[in-house]
Amino acid sequence: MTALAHIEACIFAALDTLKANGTLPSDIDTRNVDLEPTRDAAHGDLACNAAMVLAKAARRKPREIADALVGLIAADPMVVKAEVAGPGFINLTLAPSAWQATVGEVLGAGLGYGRADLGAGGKVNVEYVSANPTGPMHVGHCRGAVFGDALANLLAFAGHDVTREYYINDAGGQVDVLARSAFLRYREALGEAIGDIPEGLYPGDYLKPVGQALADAFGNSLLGEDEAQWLPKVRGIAIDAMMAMIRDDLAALNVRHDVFFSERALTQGAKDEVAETVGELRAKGLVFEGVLEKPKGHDADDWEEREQTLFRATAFGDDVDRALLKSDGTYTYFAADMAYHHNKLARGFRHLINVFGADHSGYIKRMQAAVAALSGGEADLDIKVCQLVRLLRAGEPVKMSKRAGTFVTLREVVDEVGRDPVRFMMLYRKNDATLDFDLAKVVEQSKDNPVFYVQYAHARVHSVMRAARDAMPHVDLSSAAIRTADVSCLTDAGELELLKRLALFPRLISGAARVHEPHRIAFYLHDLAQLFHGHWTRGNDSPHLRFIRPDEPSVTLARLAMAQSCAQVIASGLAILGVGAPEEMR
RNA sequence: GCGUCCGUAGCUCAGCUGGAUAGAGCAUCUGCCUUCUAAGCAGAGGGUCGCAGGUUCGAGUCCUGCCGGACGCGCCA
Repeated sequence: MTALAHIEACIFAALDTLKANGTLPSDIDTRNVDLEPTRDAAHGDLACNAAMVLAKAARRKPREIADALVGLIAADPMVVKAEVAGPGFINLTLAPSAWQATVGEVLGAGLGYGRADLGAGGKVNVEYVSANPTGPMHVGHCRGAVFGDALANLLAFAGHDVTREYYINDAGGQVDVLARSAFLRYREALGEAIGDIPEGLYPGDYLKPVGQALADAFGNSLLGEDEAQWLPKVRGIAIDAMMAMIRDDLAALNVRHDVFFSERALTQGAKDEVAETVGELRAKGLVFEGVLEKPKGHDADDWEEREQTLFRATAFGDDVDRALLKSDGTYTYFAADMAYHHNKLARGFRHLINVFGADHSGYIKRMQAAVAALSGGEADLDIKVCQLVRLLRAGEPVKMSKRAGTFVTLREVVDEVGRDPVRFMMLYRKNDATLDFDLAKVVEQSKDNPVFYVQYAHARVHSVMRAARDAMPHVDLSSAAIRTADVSCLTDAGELELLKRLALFPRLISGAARVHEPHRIAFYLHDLAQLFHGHWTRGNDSPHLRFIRPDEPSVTLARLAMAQSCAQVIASGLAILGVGAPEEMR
């Protein structure tokens, strides 16, 4: 148990005592009681807000409650100082041994240090990327892909049973356009001069290999067929090719999924799941025939009022009711997406997370309405919106036009700057803030670039390990020896600061996982690396602070244990972000 | 017109489900390599947390209204 967890338990035990002796009402709500690290060292190591939070309900002054709590908490051997400060904070200072024990916690648990059991193994479904299978992924997809992947890693680390999904939009008009575009490339592959790609078709060269593959597979036999005959064949092959390309791109980013779920399969499987879902909602009285108002805000010349089949989304917080059928009688995209989420629920998921791009933020309410309706309020859907990425090169925006085929692909960016910098930079920002991504700076490998800063801290630990083995060949520096080192000599302020930060890692994990914010890991790692570099350099002026003390093997061992603890926490944090932890940076 | 998100140092951004004197990086300035990797460190300057109210022991954080920016709003996907 970490020092933090111990003190927290101690506080709640004290609260129970106060409830038992009548100082506090026995039914008082203690959910807002929090123990947090102090920002100012003058306030000790940890501060607790219990007295202020409980004062009102207990009808007592904060300081009265605080004094009573302090009396009980101060008895704990781990606490060397407990005092009431300010409006009623309880400031605690812990014995160095409490922080030193962190080393044993970290090295003892190995890469499991910081794991939580938030979900009690409960199932969580995280859907991310879900890019249309009509072309290569562009940089816009990159952020959502990395974010979703890291979030899934984080939730798994925090004790959830995570399924990572990609929804393939392979049923709409766009994949028919893809098929027609590929068919043109097929004719080209057979020697026909196709000229410019007509407006409305996908112009990119990436379809040329598909055209060639079609020519190889079918010869010229498709040329004599009607579109109705060749389109399904071409479409299937083209979608498969696009998905293969997308999977390759994702693999280059180290992004993976457990399930690739086909929209088309919803209606073409053994049963029509879309019809089933709509039927179920109809049975609940949530489907009706109605007329929608003309939407505002832009030209809707071709708008005609007509009665259509609607889902009563407004009953679940959406702004308007949503259409389920198009005028041609086929289902809308939304109807299929409802069926997809119905399918997720049927597979037992009660916690759903979708990662959207900013351009889909208008879709949030209706999806949450859908899940609420389909699950009868039993399931929750959190939607994380990733804001746009502005791609720059040396401060200048990179011009992109999908129409002209000049958009920058995800693959180009990964190839240019590398996987780790891309991933780290995408996560070194809150998901709902826009992000400037400068290709020139990210490759610079300078202090402009936090990923190298963090990786460097990790590499330095391994460097010092190598140097220690050279400097002290006769001392047992095995991992077993380090793990069991006597760390009571780690009393320097810089050392204690590092140990405290390491002790906060489990708290960070559970906090980040609870609010679905992987970027917190990135910032924590940067902070930890900062403390580490600072302590390292202090050894320049003060040789007695160096990790390697040839005259003092036991001190060396303790410091190496601390360094290893830092490296290990950095490695597990980076693993959650999907970023490598190199042992040297050369 | 409506909805969502954003507005914090010159720039890019953190601020941990409301906590104490608002932080980091970059940029600027001053120092530190005969040394475990200087891809590093120490220090300085830099703020009306968009504006105005409200909620309470306490607001950058929550509520309301404005201002400014981004995105979205039809049977597209």
